[in-house]
Order: sequence, then C-alpha cells, then structure tokens
Amino acid sequence: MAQPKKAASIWDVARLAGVSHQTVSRVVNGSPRVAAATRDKVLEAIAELGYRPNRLARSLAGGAAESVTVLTADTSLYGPEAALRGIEKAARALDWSVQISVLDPADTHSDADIIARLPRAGEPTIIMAHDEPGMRAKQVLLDQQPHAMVAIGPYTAEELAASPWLVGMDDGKAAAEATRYLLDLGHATVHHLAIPTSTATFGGGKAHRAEGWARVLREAGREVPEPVPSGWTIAEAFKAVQPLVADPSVTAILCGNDHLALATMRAAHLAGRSVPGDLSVVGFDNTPFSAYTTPALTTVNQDFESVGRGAFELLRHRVDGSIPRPVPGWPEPELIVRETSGPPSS
Amino acid sequence: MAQPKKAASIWDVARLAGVSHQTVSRVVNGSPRVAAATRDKVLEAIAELGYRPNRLARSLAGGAAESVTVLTADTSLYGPEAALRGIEKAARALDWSVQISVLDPADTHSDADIIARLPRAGEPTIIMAHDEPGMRAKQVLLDQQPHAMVAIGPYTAEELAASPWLVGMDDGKAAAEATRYLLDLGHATVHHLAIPTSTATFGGGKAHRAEGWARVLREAGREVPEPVPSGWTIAEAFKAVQPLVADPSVTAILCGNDHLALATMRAAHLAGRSVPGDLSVVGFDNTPFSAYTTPALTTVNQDFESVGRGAFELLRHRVDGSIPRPVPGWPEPELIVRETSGPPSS
DNA sequence: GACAGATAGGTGAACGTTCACAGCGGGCGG
DNA sequence: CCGCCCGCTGTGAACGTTCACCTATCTGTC
Repeated sequence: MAQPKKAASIWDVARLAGVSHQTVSRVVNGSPRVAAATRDKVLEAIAELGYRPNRLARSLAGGAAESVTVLTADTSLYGPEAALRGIEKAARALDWSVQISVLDPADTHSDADIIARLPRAGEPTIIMAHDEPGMRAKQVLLDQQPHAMVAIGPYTAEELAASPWLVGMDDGKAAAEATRYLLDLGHATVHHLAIPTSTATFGGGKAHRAEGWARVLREAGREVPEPVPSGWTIAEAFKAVQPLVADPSVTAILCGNDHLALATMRAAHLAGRSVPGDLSVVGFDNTPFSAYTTPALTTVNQDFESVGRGAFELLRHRVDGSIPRPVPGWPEPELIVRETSGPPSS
Repeated sequence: MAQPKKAASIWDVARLAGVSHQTVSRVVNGSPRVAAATRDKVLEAIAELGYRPNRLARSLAGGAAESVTVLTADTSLYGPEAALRGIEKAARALDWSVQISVLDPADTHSDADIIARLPRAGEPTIIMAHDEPGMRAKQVLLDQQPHAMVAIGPYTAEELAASPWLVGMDDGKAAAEATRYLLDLGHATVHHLAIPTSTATFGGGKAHRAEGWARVLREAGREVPEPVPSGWTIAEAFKAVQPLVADPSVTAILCGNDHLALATMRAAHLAGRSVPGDLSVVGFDNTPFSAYTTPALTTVNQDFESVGRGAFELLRHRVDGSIPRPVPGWPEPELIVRETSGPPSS
C-alpha cells in the first residue's frame, strides 16, 4: 500500500468520476446542489484515489482558512501551554490546523516581523502574551485584521464586554480573593512575589494579579509592601524570594504562579521556616503538580484549557462573520485551600 | 499606518519597479543573476509596498517548504513540550513555520488520517510519540515520504546509527545507570513505577526506561519485581503507587518521570514513610521543578530541547538532500543525585 | 567582423483550489 | 405550446508563487 506517488488532485478525481473539477469541489464542500447519483460517483472516485484536499491551495484560492496561528509567550509556562492545548484540541475537532510562533521578549519585533509570522494576510490569529511583544502584536493585528484575531489575557469583565476580541479571566479578582483569604486568616499583611508581566504593567491593568492583591490590602487599610519581582524560572524565583523568607515579619506570601510558590516553599524550608506554621504560601494557576507537593499547595485554580478553547470558538465566529455568539463560559478562578496556608503563628 | 488593504503581491512590486514578476522573485530569493541597479529598484519597491512573500503560494508552487509539522503526544508532558520548544526555536531562527498536531491515543488513526494532518503531501514532519498512534504515524510517513520525516524517541546508539531518520537519547542506558546507583547504595532491589509507553513496549525496545532498569537487576542477579504501570497524570501515578509505598520491603523506587516521582513522594509521606530515610525515590527528566521539591528530587537529566533542535536540523538536511551531516550532539542523559536517594535504613 | 558564450531579463505554464458566472435541460404556469 | 425559473453542472479566471524555457544584449575571441 501507500504509493509514494504524487497525491491526487481534484482534477484526477474529476476525470475518474467523469465530472468537472467544480463538481468535485462541490461534493467535497458539501454543497446541496449536487444530484445524489453524481455525488456517489464522486465519492467513489475520492475513495479510490485516496484524495485529500490540499490545505494550501484551498487557502490560496480564498476559501475558508481552516487554520489558526497562535502567537504565544514561552510555552514552558503552564498558562500558555494549557491554553495552547485547549486551542489545539478545539481546532483538531474541526480539522483546522494550528501554527505556533513564540514571541521572544529578547527580540525586537517590528510590525512587519509580526505580520511575517502569519502564513498569509488575514490569517486567523490568537495572541497569548501580555508582555511587551504580545501587546505590540495585539496592536498590529488590531489595526490590520481585527476580524481575524483574538487575544487571551487577564481582563476584567468590563474589558471583556467592551472588546469582542478579548478572552480571559480576571486574575485581579482571583488575586484579591486569595489576599482577602489570607487577611481573614489573621495575617497583618500579605507579601507578593510577582511574575514579570504583573509588575511590568503594575498599576495599569485592573485584572493583573499584583493589582488585585494591592487593591485588597489598600481597602483593608493594611500596609502594601513593595511587590518582589521575579523572573519566570523557578531558579530566579528562588533567588528573588530570599529576602522575603529571611524576614520573620513576613507571614504570608502570595505568589504569581505555582512555580514561584514552589521556589518559595523550598527557600522557606532552607531558611528554617515551616510552612504553613511560620509562613503561609499561596500559589496561582493550580498547576497539576500543586496538589502533590508536601505540604500540598494552596492555590487559585485557572482553567486555561477552557479559555483556549473559548478563544478558538470566538475566533471562528469572528472570522466567518456569524453573530458574535457568546463565548462558551468556563469556570471562574477559584481559590483552592490545601495545606500551605494557615493562621500566623504568633 | 497599516492599511487594512490587501497585501501586496509580487506583481504589484513588479509593476512599481518596472520589471517582470520573475525578476522580483529572483531578487527575493537572492538569485545572483540580477543586475545591481535592477535589484535596488526592486528592493525599493518592496520596501515601499511593504511586500512580504506569501508562504502558502510559495509552497503551492513547489518552492522550498520552510515549514515543519510536528506530530506529538500530549504537550502537557514535559518531554514533548521541551522538544517542541527546541524545534520551534530552531525553526524560528530560520524563519520556518511550525504546525502542531496532537496524536490522541484515544482516536484510531487510519493512514489517511495521518496524512491528512499534513498541510500538503511531502510536508516535512517530526514525530514525537512512541505510543501506538506515534508508531503508526512513523510507519506511514516512512512509507510515503522517508526523506521528509524524522522521529524522536528513546533509541540506542545502534538504532540511531542504523536509521538516519531517528533522533533521541538512550533512556534504557540512563535508567540502567540510575538503577545501578540505587543498587550500589545497598538496596536489595529497585521497584519501578512505569510510564505508559515504557510498559506498552516493555521487553521490546532496548532503549526504554523499564528495559534498562530490568536489565541491570537481572545482571546483578537481583529479583526483578513486576513494574507498576501508571498513567501519565500525577493523580493516576498517586493511585498506582499506593501498594508500593505501603510495602515496607520496598526501599527504592525508580519512577518513569518526575511527575510520577512527585506522586510517589507524596504517597510515601502520607503513608508515613520518610524519603530518603525509609524510601529512596529517583525520577526521570530533570523537570524544572525537580530541583525545588522538598526533599529535592534525585533524577536523570534529559536535554529534550537540544534533541528537538537536533531533530529539526536533521530534517532540514534530509529534505534538501544535503549530505546527512552528523546531527549536532547533545548532553547524554546523566544522573543528578539530590536529596531523595540514600542507603536503605535497615 | 562574425560567432560562441555568458549575462540579464522576460514569458507562459503549473501548483490545487475556490469563486463568479454561464449553460442546459425539465417542469410548470399561462 | 411558449417562456420562465430552478436544479444541476460546466467553464474560465483568479489566488501568489516558482519552474522551465526562451530572448535579447553584451563580451571577447579568432
């Protein structure tokens, strides 16, 4: 089996079935205006030749795109990885193809560079990055092809409602909830080990983690300690969090994600501070491993995979111009209390 | 800026520069047979129109592919994720585009299905999956387009040398090393919590983790306990490992990857067995978090990102028919001893 | 001073599909 | 019995490239 010969084209099928190439096209695309007998002949020829439509040609000719390009931050981060997974799943179910292109914060991306990432003009695109290159990409695409782009990120309900090309969850609200929880436990204040995107736009977006944390502290009339900026890697977090765990007055740390939380736990352990006895640690994202650390991590669940799926659905509707059907919902971020949080010891 | 108009084509550039479309093509592709003056005119026109070649059209017309399709297992696994990252990085550096398509073990994939994943016949492809669908995909592509495919997986040095389309590291050897280490520590035997791909082909591939583990045990004349099969998720591993941690005669467990190891540590902790006092745990992959668990995980480092990069390089050379240059090497798997392993207590 | 060979550039077809439109019958209303 | 519309099908041109091949013009050689 499996002849290494050239793949059959629509013309080969047409010849074999004794019809025109256009009729084959109609059958393939499920047009209703084809007689049943003809359809069968064509279908038979398709089966015999093992014909498969060529995606490239289809797109070139201006047909349906059936392809998404995902512009993303580093996929070693759990959020982007999970969202990508959701997108891929949803796309695969509809037989769309998925391109990925990582926006490296180290590169400077000109507008043209970003457009060059797309296989063709108007290529449906999902942006998953709220750092500088991500924001720039968003702007470029918004200018050039607003109908064929969707951005995933931390947005408030109002932002989501105002911009039909935005998809995401309100990180700020979730961070607020977690902070309030720690305050209610009796902690005088809560410190924050922040992910890069959170500090970069700190004070800007209402939906960012650091912002939600700070808001609750202010509202409660507590001291708002300077957030401690960390890089994305665990190693960087481990280094950045040292002063925090060394300070006995620090009794609660809200971490920008579960990796940072793990680094914090490790650092606390080495500094001789017990968790949650001396120090409460709360993570973010409910990364799969977080339920299995010892002690198990208290964290905020985020269903990134569903968000990815939702982004894909929205994009699809925007592209084909159908009524912007409400994006299928997903679970709100939710605090999951496990073992790393408790009342302060003193 | 940024007119939402249709993108400029090669013809628009040709018209503006006062040359033929072919000359533009030559300039774009860096053909030497263009007069300097003409080239400048064309370049100027390109700049003015913001022209970017259309990838789709280029591929359709039979030009260089500049595109890879990655057929992969679930990207939530560290190995595939890291390798994909390596591929994407290498591809981006050369301005190639990357498609991803996940092979779901739940689906039955017919040969035609697999071919249908490719945007076009002959599309350069990398396969990263050693489960059933992955093996099938490998076979299909080997039949149809051996010159445009590369497979990543656990292979021995001999397999690698024999099949120029294979790339990978010898997991079996690494597992053997880890097992020998535990034996040398004084453990009577070593138990194995196995990843799905390892048990599925258990006894088959010499390069599989379970195989390397069993080999060392046999060579040392030790009892070879039945390997305990686990699913990929931490939750599944946690469940699967229960009998092992409950058994006081079990003093050392080699885990198929770091996630399984984390589950094992957690289970051991809940069962009241201390690590490494009562039980030594060794993981696999050196997943980023593994250095920051408490106690820090002893594991086997695997540089998947480099392997991914190597696979891309190899593919590129195979596609353009250049001498199969030796794939740039990468670090051999290496045991990293941290805190979860030690001599048996009794 | 004619001719081979190189050098620069152009022409038309091909890639595999969709889109816009034209044609051709047959049924049905007048 | 004529004409009209509708259901089905075919024709030709696009889409944006590259490829194979052809045509000028210039250079140098004998």
